Amino acid sequence: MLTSTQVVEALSALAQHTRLEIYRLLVACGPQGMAAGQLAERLKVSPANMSFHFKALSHAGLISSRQEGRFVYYAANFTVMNGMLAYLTENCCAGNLQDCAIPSKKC
Amino acid sequence: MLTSTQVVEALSALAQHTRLEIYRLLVACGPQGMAAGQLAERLKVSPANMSFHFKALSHAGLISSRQEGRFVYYAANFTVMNGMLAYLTENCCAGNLQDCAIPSKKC
DNA sequence: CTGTCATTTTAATAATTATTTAATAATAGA
DNA sequence: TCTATTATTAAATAATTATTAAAATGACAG
Repeated sequence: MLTSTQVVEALSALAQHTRLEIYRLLVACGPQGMAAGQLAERLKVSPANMSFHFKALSHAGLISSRQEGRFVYYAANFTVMNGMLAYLTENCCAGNLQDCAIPSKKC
Repeated sequence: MLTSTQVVEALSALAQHTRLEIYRLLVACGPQGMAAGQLAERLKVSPANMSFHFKALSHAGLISSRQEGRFVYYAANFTVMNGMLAYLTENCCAGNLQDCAIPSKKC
């Protein structure tokens, strides 16, 4: 179960064009991930700027990295994303986010 | 289907403590929503600051408002949230976000 | 070791965002 | 109409964030 702060951090990490594209590419790549430089070339972003964004995504727990030779491979980390989705959808019709007719008593 | 820009805007709207709490409270309230002042009191945030945050959430399409007498009621809008979740989870095992063993050919 | 490639870090700048206070708008009731 | 209530807007400030260029680190091949 994620804390509110962890969820805000994950959302902040994804709330930026370049980082959202990085994450989506890594999701599509699966566990093997992709090398930093390859991602940079693919997204036409400078390596320095990519590092900055990798850091934000890593710190939020959304991606992880492994060194392989001279390359650093990044891969999507699904647990934080799943926790984030759970946090956003809970409290509404058992997590089914839709215009439900059973409002809680909290209001 | 949401554009990348719409998704970034929705994520940005939720990537802030007060707004995340506003949204979650409204999700729990269902379609009837809650009055602006009631939300402000509940979250211990000044009305002016709340208006600022309501605007961000509204502009992202995450909430909508209706006037009722002197009160303005806000309610969660589920379509943008659902579009956002779809955008985040697509490209991975038919939208099932998990550590899947079938990486796409994109890498 | 030395040089090269891949990536990260640092420093500087530009741009965006959150919060507060004060002022304004809209509605309802005396 | 006058006043109180509810909410929004505007202006000012403080804080955070993204980008660029330059320098530094780390890994490997020769």
